[in-house]
Amino acid sequence: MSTDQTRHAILTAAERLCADNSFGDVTLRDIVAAANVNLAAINYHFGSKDALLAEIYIACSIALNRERLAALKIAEDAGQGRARPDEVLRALIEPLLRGCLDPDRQRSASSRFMIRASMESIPTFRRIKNKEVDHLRRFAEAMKRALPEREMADIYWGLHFALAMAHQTINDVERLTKLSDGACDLTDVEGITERIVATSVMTLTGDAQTERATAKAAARRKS
Amino acid sequence: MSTDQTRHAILTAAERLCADNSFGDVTLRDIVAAANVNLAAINYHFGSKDALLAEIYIACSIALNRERLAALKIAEDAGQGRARPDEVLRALIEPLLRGCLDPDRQRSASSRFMIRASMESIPTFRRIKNKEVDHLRRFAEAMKRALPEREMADIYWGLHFALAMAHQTINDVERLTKLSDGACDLTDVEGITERIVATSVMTLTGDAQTERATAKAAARRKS
DNA sequence: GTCTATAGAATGATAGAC
DNA sequence: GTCTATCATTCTATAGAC
Repeated sequence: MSTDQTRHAILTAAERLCADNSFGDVTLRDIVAAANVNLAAINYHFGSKDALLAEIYIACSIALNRERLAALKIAEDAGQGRARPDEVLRALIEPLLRGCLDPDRQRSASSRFMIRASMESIPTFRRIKNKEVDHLRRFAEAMKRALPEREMADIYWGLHFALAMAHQTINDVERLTKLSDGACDLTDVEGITERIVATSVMTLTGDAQTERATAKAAARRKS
Repeated sequence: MSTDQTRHAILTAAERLCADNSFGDVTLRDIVAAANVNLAAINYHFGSKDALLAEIYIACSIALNRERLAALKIAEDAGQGRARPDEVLRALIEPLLRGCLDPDRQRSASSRFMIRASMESIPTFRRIKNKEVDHLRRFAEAMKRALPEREMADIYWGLHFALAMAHQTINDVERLTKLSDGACDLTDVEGITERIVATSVMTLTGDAQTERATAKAAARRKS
């Protein structure tokens, strides 16, 4: 088995195992068993368990960001540098939703690894996660170009809520399926995406409406 | 030190430690050090680490559910058994938001423990988590009474999204603060609650509107 | 009930032969 | 580069003195 084969086998096995279990629960012995390589190979090729996880995280992160930015670029090019709000949102949330929920899951392990990584707080990842903020900022800027009259804080909240809905839908697949007794179809990626996009667009564009609702709710609350 | 004192010290210390660290990272030695009790005391009083965590989880869960249902009851009583949609949502999401984000955090550890527990997937917790579905169902029923014309699937999605936004806002406090450079005030519990409630109410009540937006977005997408 | 002491198992990492 | 063998550590859990 060549060097690259061993490296690749380890990366693939670790990615898949960590997509389904918490990082702490996945041991080096689990990984080498799944990859069919020797225990010492991990430390030889990657140095440590954390370094291995970091390499996977970076690879998945780059792939996800590339996919998102490609979709954003298409939307911006189509609008002469000014994408529609719904297209900005779709570019942000659809890749992960498709990767995690699409039945013919091609990028499944990679996407679920990212979801898992967003929950675990490994010190090694903190530095990498700061890059994620820069990535999000590009979507905030695109949304600001789409909605120039909107304040940045509202745009940040809108993007954050869209991500939150996508993210938690992936995490709570089981609960939502059980709660709705199957009425909510968690395999309908297109439908879910449009539901989240529609909600987010309403919040982002319905300025007067939202503010009125917010104010009214606050007023009611005090009474 | 009396029995109850030791038990209570362990529960408090474990709750606080697990609110800030993943369950796997919190060791029995960490807990006894924080509680100032002996290592063997945990197994004597609780039987095992998992049993201790389960007891904390159940206690926190009961407290949270009680708080939510009390708010729901007030809203339903005020409306002769039919609460307003925004009040149903507020009863659902405000307790956790306040517990986790309010500066004068009284129930902070308990609330953050619940957030943490919702991410960790300990086998022992699966049985308990099924109870959570029953709890959510009561809010779905209350929302159905508030919006009888709405289909149950839409109601489930609406409650799920509201919870998702609240939940992820708590989890992503750091990222959102950094992204917005302080423009999003993560200590303003009332403002955050109203933002989430307004968004969820729009999605839940703007039936024709939402459907039009969803259809339009889908149509645009295909073109 | 509380303590000390330790059993028993699992982990990440490495040294050294091939 | 790959393997075996093993180190050093850490953990939960428990037995038994007090």
